Parts: sequence; structure tokens; C-alpha cells
Amino acid sequence: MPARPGTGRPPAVPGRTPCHSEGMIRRPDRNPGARQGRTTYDRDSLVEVAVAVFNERGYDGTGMEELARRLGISKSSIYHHVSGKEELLDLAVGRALDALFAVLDEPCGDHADATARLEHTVRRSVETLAAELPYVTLLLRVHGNSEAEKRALERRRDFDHRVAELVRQAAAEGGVRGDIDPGLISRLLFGTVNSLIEWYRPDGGLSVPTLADALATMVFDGLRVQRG
Amino acid sequence: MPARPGTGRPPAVPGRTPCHSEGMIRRPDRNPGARQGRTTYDRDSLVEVAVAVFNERGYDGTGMEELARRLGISKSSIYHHVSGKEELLDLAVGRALDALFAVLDEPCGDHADATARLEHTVRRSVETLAAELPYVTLLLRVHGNSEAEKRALERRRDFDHRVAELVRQAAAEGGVRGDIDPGLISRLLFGTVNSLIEWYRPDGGLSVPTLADALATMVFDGLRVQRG
DNA sequence: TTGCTGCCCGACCGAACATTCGGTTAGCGT
DNA sequence: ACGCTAACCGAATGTTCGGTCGGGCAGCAA
Repeated sequence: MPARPGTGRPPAVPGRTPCHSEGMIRRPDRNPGARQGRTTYDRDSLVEVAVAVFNERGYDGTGMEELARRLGISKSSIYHHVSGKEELLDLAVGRALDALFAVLDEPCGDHADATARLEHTVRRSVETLAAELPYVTLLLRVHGNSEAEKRALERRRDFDHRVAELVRQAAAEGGVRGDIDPGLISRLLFGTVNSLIEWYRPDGGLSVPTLADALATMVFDGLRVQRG
Repeated sequence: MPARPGTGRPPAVPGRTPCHSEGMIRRPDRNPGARQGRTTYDRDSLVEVAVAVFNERGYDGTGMEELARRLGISKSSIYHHVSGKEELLDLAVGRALDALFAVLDEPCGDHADATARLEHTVRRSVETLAAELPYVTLLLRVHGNSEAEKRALERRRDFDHRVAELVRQAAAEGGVRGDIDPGLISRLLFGTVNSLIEWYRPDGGLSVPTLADALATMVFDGLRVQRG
């Protein structure tokens, strides 16, 4: 088959699905309520699938072709919804960051001391991480190679600083132990929280409250059996 | 400077380093004890640099050209030392895994109970992670895209299982709290340990014993100020 | 029927990718 | 002085990358 430059699509062979994905079944409409009978993606549903693939193979390790195969549409169709690969990443990590910052801005009882606010923040962060697991996972694996990634890293640093400040207040009021540097505490604390993305799966039979309780118990009261 | 096909290295312009890396200084011989006066890489020193770059940009996000630039040699020269990109990864994660398994096989006092052995394992894992930081970092970010990565993931699972078994024993003998599932404990525990790669840097003024103490104190005794 | 719009397609593009190749060079042993 | 070899090089390989292009087609409004 010689290349014919400047030529369009050859007439589609009828009764034969095109190149992509053998045995593919037409997915249900991702935009219910809109017009029926035609199967389409919108930005959100597209990002949802993209993030899943990014988390499996890594952002850099995922090609647009693989992505298209998993979506069940062609590569070029992706560009109808988003401007490119980087925007997919941007939308995903943006969603994760918005959710995490929302936790920090929660009222959580207006008269609570810093220690209670810290414990609240830890528990709500666990819940948010579980609720937005794929998006947070992608966020926490960003390297900073592109501009979108650098922006994400910047916002993550902001988040970390606000948490560190909270720990500092809790240490100052005597709520958490003073024999460990507050900066070190906040790193260990949110290191533990963030490490959940490495193994927690919502369908694994472990409820989010149980998880949040277990984590909070470990970091605040310790694993060792208490005296008495 | 026109390309001269079939011609070898052009005579180096004196007083001017070639194309790569402005201000690069000739590195000291990486294989001391071998013949001197010629600057060369061996596999270990090459892997060391490669791992550093992989950790900055991600394995998939790093091109052999970028790697060559950072090494100060040409792309093709890399293939004189290793068979390809994948072997670099294999050597690096192999080193990390060997170091981690060595911890599990340490005697650690032949008559100690499981709880003491667990605490020993946690502390030594922190030390090993710090000592082999770049290699462990790369290991913990592997995705399983290639065969080398799949092998690494398999060995990681082995490690996790052996740790989980240790936690189970410690829980059975009553050394750690029984109100949290031992499987969950081991995930939280080593999630915390592994999260160190995200922020710990050996030149950051935080000593390894201090770090190990702080981590062990948090997970075993808790952050909350004890009564009394 | 016609024309418009949203969604989609196959074919294609330049750039970057990992890898290969023929050949040069530096420093050792002899 | 000479030959050997580890170490290196520039130029090219074929492949895959993210992205573009012009057009097809369903559904709707006129």
C-alpha cells in the first residue's frame, strides 16, 4: 500500500470495526441527560479515564495512542475535548489540589484548639485522598518536567507549609510532643497520609472511617500496647 | 562547522569544553586503583549518575540524550557500559532490593521477640533507605511497564509479605495493639517509612539516628503528649 | 432537502526517542 | 616504537511520540 500524500480517508470497509481494540463494546453515554443514541465523552469523563491510565503506566509512560485505545475513540478525537496531554494532567491535578485545599479551609468548629484542628485535618485529608484517590495519586507523582507540573508542585508546597504551621501551633500549645521538631512531625504525619495512595483501594473491603481511625490512632497514640 | 561524514572526532578546540554542559569540570577517576590519568566511568559510577537523573525527571521522562549530557559523555558511549536504558534501571533497583532484603535477614539478637524484631526492622529500614536513598527512591516509583520493572515489583511484594508476617507475630504476642488489623498496621508502618524518600535529603542537617528515633517514636508511642 | 454543529475518523507530520555503526583516541604492556 | 583494547565519538537507524489536518456522519432546525 503506497502512501498517497494529501489523500483523505479511504472508503471504510463495511461490517468491519476499524483498527482500534478488538471486541470493543460501545460504552454507555457518559453524559446522561444530553441527547441519547450517540456515545460521547465530555471533559470530565475523559479526564477520569486518562487519570486511570496515567496512574497505571505513569504520565510519561503513557502515549496518546494507548490513551485513545482505552477510551475507545481515536487519538485525534481526544483533541476535540482537550488541547493536549498536558491539559489532561492540569485538569486532574487541579481537581486534587482543590479538594485538598478545601480541607484546610473547613471551619471545623470555630473555637477548637490547634491540636484538635490538626487531628481534624489529618482525618479529613485521609477522607479526601480516598474520595479523590486517582487524582491525588497523579498529583503526588508529579515530577516538574512541564509547566503544568511545576504549577502543581508549587501549590503542593503551599499546602505543606500550611500544615506545618498547624503542627507548629499544636506543638506550641503542648498538644503534641515537643521532643520532635514540628517540621519533622508534619513531614512524617503527611508522609503517612500520602503513602495511602500506594496501596489503598476503595473496593478493598476497608472502609474510609476505619482507615482514618487506624491512621489517626497510630500517629497520635502509637502502635505499642499502652500500659494499664 | 560542517558535518564531515566518515570522519572521527574533530580535534578538540583547546581551552574550550565541547558541546555538553557549560562549565563542566572533568570528573575524577571513578575507578580509583585502576589506571590513572584517564577519566572514565564504570557501571557503578554510571548507574549512580543515571539514578540521580531518573529521580529528577522520572525514568520515562529521561532521554538517553539528557543522560549523556549529565554524564559528560556521548549517548553512544553509554552503550559501551550497559546494554541499554532498561539495564540501568535493573541495576539500580536490584541494588535497592538487595539492601532492603539484607535488613530482613539480619540476626538482630537471636532471642528477641517479634515486637523487638519489628522495631529493629523499622529502624534499620530507615537507615537503609537513607543510605541507599536514590536507589530506593527509584525502586518505589517503578510502574511495571517493562520486564525489569515487573521483576522489581515482584520482589517488592515479597518484602512486604515478610514484613506483614512479622507484624502478625508481634500482634499475636501482644506487643502491638490488637484493635487494628495487622495487615493494615504493616501497610501504615512501611507507608510511613517509604514516604521518607519524598522529602529526606542526607545533606539537610537531619541525622539518620534522629530521623529513625523520631519515626519509631511516632509510630510506636504516638505524637500525643502522654499523660503524667 | 439543506445546512449547521458536535463528535468523530484515518492519514499524516516533524520531533524526539532508544539504539547501532564505523571509526578515532588515549594509555597500557611489551 | 608498536600493538592492543577500553573508552569514546558523530552520524545515522528505525520507531514512537504528541499533535494536526481535512473530511465523514449523526442529529437537529429551518
